[in-house]
Amino acid sequence: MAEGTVHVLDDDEAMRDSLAFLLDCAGLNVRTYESALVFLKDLERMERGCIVTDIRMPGMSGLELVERLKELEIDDPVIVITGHGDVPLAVQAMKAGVSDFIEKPFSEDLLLSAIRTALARGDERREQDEERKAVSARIEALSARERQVLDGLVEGKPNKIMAFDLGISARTVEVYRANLMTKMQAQSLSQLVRMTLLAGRT
Amino acid sequence: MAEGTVHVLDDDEAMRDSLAFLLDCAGLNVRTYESALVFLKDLERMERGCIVTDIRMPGMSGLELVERLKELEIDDPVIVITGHGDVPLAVQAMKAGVSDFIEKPFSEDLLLSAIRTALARGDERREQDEERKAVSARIEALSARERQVLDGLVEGKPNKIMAFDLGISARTVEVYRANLMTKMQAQSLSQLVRMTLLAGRT
DNA sequence: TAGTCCCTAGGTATTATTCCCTAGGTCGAT
DNA sequence: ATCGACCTAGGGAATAATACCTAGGGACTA
Repeated sequence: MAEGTVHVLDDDEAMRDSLAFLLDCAGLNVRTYESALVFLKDLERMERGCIVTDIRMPGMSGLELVERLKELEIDDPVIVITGHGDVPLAVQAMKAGVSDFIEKPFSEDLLLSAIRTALARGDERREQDEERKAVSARIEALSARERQVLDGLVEGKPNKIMAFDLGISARTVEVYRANLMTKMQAQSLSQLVRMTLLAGRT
Repeated sequence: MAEGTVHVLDDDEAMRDSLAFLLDCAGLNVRTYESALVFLKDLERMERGCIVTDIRMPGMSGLELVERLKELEIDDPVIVITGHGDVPLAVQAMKAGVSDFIEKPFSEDLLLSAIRTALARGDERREQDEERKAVSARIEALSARERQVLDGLVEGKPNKIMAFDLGISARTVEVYRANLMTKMQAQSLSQLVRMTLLAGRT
């Protein structure tokens, strides 16, 4: 019974197999990849979970992978394991936002607990993130005028002021405002403000 | 000319002096402390900035200090420097939220750049935080009823619904609502919602 | 060319909110 | 015992928002 999916990236087949065995025994759903590039190739259609990766790999390093995932807005937690780690590298990885950084050889319990923490964190983040992305998508779908009115609303401007600012009639502002509420699926001004803040529009 | 204050904590006097000299030359305002306990003692009346601390110190370790600062809601960035660092310790420190973790002997440039980053980050955080704390204080100053109405407003309820929920007249809700806006120094519902979200009330 | 989407805006009616006024009861502190 | 703060609530008037109706012009696409 799988309680989460762990994507294991390592160029060493023996290591992959041993990790896969360990994680499988722990009831985790495991997938292995021999390089970051192979992993990235079919990233789209794989289930979310967490990622366990070596740092030194041919083609793309673990840290480069982390950066690439950030660009792709995939924010599954990443656990780095490495045989050639030093303190500066660990610090750099942590600054890049990895969930954990573990040296080989590692204790099995340590890795498993790191994975469970990462999976839990990933679940939390995904929940927030789905909502955030849904709201962002709705904002993107707004017309230019609607977005201007949205901005005005969030700033607390009454319709009259927005009408003046935009050089249109108050009536027309009302139209955009109503459309806005529908498109954003907001039942109240409060919800609308909450949504926009959640979506990160200052 | 001081562009920021750096609090240096180290039990080794020679190290304190050399750090103080280095940072002073870099135009930074420096204060030194021989232990975390001495530092914490007059934390209240010292200016904010960033903290550079050793890990191994008698009385209280650098990581314990970080935890203590978290409890005290002092979130000045902390840079850890250590002569006895290993990867697990570095990872633990980064997880605890320290800004940087540097091994002795360190390059002066590395430390200075870490300090500048930390100071900048601290300034940003403080700005947000002051606002957040001001809003929280205003919320604390509200009466019980006013807070209930605030919650209702943030949830998007119209006055009538709140009146029903609270078992009072709509008129009375209006009174609380008006008081609320005054006490919270909000000019609009949007601002009010923004404030409460900023203050972290979900 | 017909359809669709966006921007525009008027009318009318209802409901919600805001601002002015009033005023009574309770509770704790000075 | 008086004062202040809180909770309560009514009337009246103005302003704002919402919900329904209408409709024309411009741009892009199938």
